[in-house]
Amino acid sequence: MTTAKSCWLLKSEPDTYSFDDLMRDGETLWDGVRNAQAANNLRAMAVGDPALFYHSGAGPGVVGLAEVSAPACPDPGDASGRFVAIRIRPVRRLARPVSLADIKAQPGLAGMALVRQGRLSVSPVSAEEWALILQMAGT
DNA sequence: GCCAACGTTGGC
DNA sequence: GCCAACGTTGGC
Repeated sequence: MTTAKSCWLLKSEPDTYSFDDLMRDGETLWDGVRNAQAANNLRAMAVGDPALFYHSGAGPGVVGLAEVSAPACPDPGDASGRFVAIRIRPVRRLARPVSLADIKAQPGLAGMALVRQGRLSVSPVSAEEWALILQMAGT
């Protein structure tokens, strides 16, 4: 029996770590998450799960696709032991970025965790939402 | 720069 | 255990 992969959305301030940085690095440790709900989402990720790479800040939106390359491990920067990190690698840049405004204007995406919980930095994306966003990106 | 949302901290 | 104060995130 095959299990469908879960899809995710990862937020980053491009000034801190951009999709270009990920393309350049080839792989990175996704650490520094300090929110219990986001950490739970990280724990639920499996190697090979696809993720939308989202830039927050000015001109917020989804800019690229990434993929989980290593499962959750303790965040090396966290002394409390409560938080975890994963590894991701870049897949490709989107043909056209999908802005937050585009997402909000799309009725089919009104239920996205990104929209409903603006501050959550690691969130699940349904298969339907994933397909819609790729379509909007002119994939 | 402002503000809303929301998590965390600390007094009680 | 409640709640006010405060800090942070992130959109605009």
